[in-house]
Amino acid sequence: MRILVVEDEHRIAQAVKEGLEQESYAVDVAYDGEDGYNSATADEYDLILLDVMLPSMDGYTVCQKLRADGIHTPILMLTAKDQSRDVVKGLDTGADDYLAKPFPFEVLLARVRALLRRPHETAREVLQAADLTLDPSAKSVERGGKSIALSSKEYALLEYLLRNQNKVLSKNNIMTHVWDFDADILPNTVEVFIAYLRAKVDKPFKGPGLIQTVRGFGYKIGS
Amino acid sequence: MRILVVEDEHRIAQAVKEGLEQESYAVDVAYDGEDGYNSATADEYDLILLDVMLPSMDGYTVCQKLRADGIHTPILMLTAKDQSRDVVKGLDTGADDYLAKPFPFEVLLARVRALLRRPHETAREVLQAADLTLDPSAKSVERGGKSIALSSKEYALLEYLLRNQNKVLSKNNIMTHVWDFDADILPNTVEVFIAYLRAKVDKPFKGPGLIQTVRGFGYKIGS
DNA sequence: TAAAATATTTAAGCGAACTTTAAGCTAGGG
DNA sequence: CCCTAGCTTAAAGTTCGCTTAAATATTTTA
Repeated sequence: MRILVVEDEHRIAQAVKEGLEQESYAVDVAYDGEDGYNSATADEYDLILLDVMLPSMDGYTVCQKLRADGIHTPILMLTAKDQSRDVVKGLDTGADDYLAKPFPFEVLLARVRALLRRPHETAREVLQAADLTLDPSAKSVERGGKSIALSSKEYALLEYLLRNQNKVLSKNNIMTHVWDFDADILPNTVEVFIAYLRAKVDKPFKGPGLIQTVRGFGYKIGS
Repeated sequence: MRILVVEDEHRIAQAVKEGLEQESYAVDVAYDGEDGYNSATADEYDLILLDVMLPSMDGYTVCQKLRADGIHTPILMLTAKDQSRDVVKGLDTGADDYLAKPFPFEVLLARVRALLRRPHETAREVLQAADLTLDPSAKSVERGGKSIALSSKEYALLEYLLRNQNKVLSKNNIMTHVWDFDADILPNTVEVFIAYLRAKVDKPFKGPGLIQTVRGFGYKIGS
């Protein structure tokens, strides 16, 4: 198994490299974002450890660009602080997991094993309903060939609806899945975001909208 | 899969419980360490979510005692902050993974799945009587291929009848099961809703209706 | 770093859909 | 043929979801 470590602090990079090599992984190191991106595109890795704070190109950008290139190698992001916002941002850009520094090496190993154990998709996944498509790796949405710009919450909501096509999702269900589990919002917030989504996804197009209200139960996308 | 959540903040415990239940895990909650320990030893769980900060016995101690008892159920520890020391301590006492609060619900789900090593899938259940079908996840009802639109009470009533096929359900029984426990309604309300249902589910179709009155006792669906 | 632009969340009002009640009517069983 | 359980109808009451707008956060730009 071949692992790429993108980390600018040499001391850490070295320690991680040695530790992983002791577990008989093959490890390459890149010391800045640009370099990391190039290595990741040039070679085929089974896993990428990606620091967020990097010279020349930050981790989020590297991740985003790799996913946009159709590279689906599992990415484990290393964040300096464990701030929920950073985590969300990391996962939004396509990372598979994250780990807050500093971490015990055993934890890193556990995460690495978990990600490598996981069978990962090679095919590009695209969610679709009628003529609406959503590409999770590119975070892009199109309808009838026209690209649609969504905010991150709007996007998250649409993705959740699409991943549960034909299922009716209650506002509560949506609240716990699309917002942080302890987010303190009202059901009305969901209604408002549904309205925003409809304005962008349904209104500008002919025919009955794709996003359906199921009164008393919630919302549904699909037939 | 049965999961035990040990967490003293009720709001969080509730949110986690509901979220996991929506993924069709069976979830029990304990609100302090002592309680959590007792539940964990009394029942067989497939996974334990264990908060560190707990009244009466902290998470480390619970974990340690469980391991000492020879209970090897995977434990996912929830720490308030991502302090390396806490994490090490947690893993030292026998936890399998940890997660720093607050976290997006999807991250919790990912960890839970990883620990249970279970690909996520939900089998679709469909209730049926003659040519009438009801799909709980889509909240949809069809008869003879034709879709039928029901209000939420109508739907709840039909679902209850279908889940108790061939059983006669008294108006009182229906009142307590379909309406809120403390709802203050008259038996006549049930009659009215039975009529609404019949108008949508039976009248437009040939033959004797599926919803039968059992005079003096109640209603029944099925043969 | 302040200002401006965006994004998110809350709040209130309205109209439509749904629920419940009440009263008179129908019909089954003795 | 009477009595009562069940049915029907329509009006009153309630809830739900949509909209709009204003209040907060957050991110970007200058």
